[in-house]
Amino acid sequence: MSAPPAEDLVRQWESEQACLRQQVVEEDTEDWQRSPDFSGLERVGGVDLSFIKGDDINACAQLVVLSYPDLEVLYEDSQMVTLTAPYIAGFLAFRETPFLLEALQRLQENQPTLLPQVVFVDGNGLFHYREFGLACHLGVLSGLPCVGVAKNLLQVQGVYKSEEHQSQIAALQRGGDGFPLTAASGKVLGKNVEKLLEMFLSVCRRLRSSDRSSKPVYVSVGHKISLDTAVRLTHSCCRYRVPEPIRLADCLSREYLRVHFPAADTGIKE
DNA sequence: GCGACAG
DNA sequence: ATCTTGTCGC
Repeated sequence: MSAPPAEDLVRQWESEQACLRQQVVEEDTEDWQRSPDFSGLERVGGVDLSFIKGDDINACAQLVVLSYPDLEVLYEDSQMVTLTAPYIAGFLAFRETPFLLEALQRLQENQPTLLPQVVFVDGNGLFHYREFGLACHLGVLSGLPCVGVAKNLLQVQGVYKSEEHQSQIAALQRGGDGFPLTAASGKVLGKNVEKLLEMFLSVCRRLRSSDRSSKPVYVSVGHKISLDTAVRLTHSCCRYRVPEPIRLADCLSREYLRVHFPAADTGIKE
């Protein structure tokens, strides 16, 4: 029988990524992005999905919009969704994007004035095997500027957790410090490798107190924003390690699951 | 066979 | 993503 659906699926997804990849805008397109203090920027968004433990089908899709620069919640939307696509490394977007887009569309319909001017995405943007991670995918399909922030290093060709990489991390001192992650040239990347895949690793810091070290996060361009601006904006949205829009989206979606699906596993007695 | 594998 | 409380450190 038609045994491996995965193989055909992956091929189809790869070509879809290649197609959409051409639509990514890797530069600043908004006025506020050029401003030293981002004047003109009033709303930053964050999206995330949280799952019920032991269930990788049902999840809570979360969108949150915060004011800038105060980072206070202006809008939040939690919605239970049923995922159909499997998680395959390099194809996260096919699993999550549809539901994140739906959330943005609900906002567009109900309170268009609250649409975020930029969206932080939990995952990579151009820092991806084919330069088209979740943040690019959501950016292109929504048309909104997007920033990818990953908590773990994806080992894209040429970028590995080498000793040198580790020492570079150790050398980071203050919040906002970073260094570029440059991929080796290769067939997948083709041209302009040095420019296309120049990622920065940055450390976030606590808002006021002295900088405290922590695991770095990996920032990359999603859509309609330059890497420079993406890193600078990410840093300015950090109170903790992960930028507030993403952190709150994560907290709110988890809280939603706690409230609506109390102890779905443990047999809680009466 | 071994390691890697965003979320 | 999720499995997991307290604990050590600044």
